[in-house]
Amino acid sequence: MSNSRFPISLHILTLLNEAKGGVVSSEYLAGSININPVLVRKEIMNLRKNGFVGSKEGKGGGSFLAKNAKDINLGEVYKSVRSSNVLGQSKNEPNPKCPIGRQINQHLDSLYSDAENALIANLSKQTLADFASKFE
Amino acid sequence: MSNSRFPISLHILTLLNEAKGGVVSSEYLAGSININPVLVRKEIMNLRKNGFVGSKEGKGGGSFLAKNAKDINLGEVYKSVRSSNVLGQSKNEPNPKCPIGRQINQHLDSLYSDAENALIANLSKQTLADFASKFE
DNA sequence: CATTCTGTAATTATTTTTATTACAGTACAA
DNA sequence: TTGTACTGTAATAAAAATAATTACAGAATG
Repeated sequence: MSNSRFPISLHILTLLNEAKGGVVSSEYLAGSININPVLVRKEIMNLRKNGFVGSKEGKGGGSFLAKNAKDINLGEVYKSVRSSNVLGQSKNEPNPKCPIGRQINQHLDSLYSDAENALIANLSKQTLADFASKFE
Repeated sequence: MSNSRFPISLHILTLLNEAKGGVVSSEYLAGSININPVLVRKEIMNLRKNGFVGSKEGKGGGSFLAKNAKDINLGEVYKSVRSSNVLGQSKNEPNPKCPIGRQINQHLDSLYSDAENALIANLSKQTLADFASKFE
């Protein structure tokens, strides 16, 4: 993952938190983040699927926090946007004739998985409320 | 970083370790990893700059481990290839007129940095020797 | 001095990520 | 009941990042 889904999601959540339960349009969110509104809506779709936010269609619509900020932990947010491993996917197909190449991916995967768990554990120490409090 | 510098470097180091101090050509390494030899040489350049490997030009040349595998810890290897933060760089330029956007990058950076330290600490628990022993 | 390597630059191809365009559908409100 | 302001979503295009390829000078060896 070298895209910016995690920072975008966190940015959205922080803005929604700021809105204190109020409804915010994707246009507005995109303006603050300075990215395309469609990307924001896609990210919101994911956040909604994971229960972090809700959204309302139609005029005056937009999205809002669906949980108390204290109940959204950053590790969960990370997991919701995580697509491949942080350390780079083992998408490579090493030479199966090489005794190392043949089995390296499985060892890399287990190494990555451990390391990523440490990262998630660290993120999980903070909630959205903790993060947002830094902006006061 | 969504490239595969870390897995490539680890693969190289593992193969060199297997060679027990012997010299291995970039062509051979590339063959096992199944990537372009030039990419291998670039990665070796970096590994060399960081003291992990040495290399020998000319006929019969190649590269070799410059340290005992027990003295190469994976956290150091990670740091040597790390270019931007694992969680996605704050390369975005949020709207400076927005009170959140204005300061989010600094908060994201500090969050990332903490989380990445946890990841590095985890990787640092293992040396190349530990990793390579899995292939026996 | 031919051969087999590394080192490195330059270019091209591929893949991934992001932006843009477009439009159907929903809700509100006059 | 109709215009307006949104979301949801697909399709496409643009941009950026990554990897492959080509090319060749220079080093070490036999």
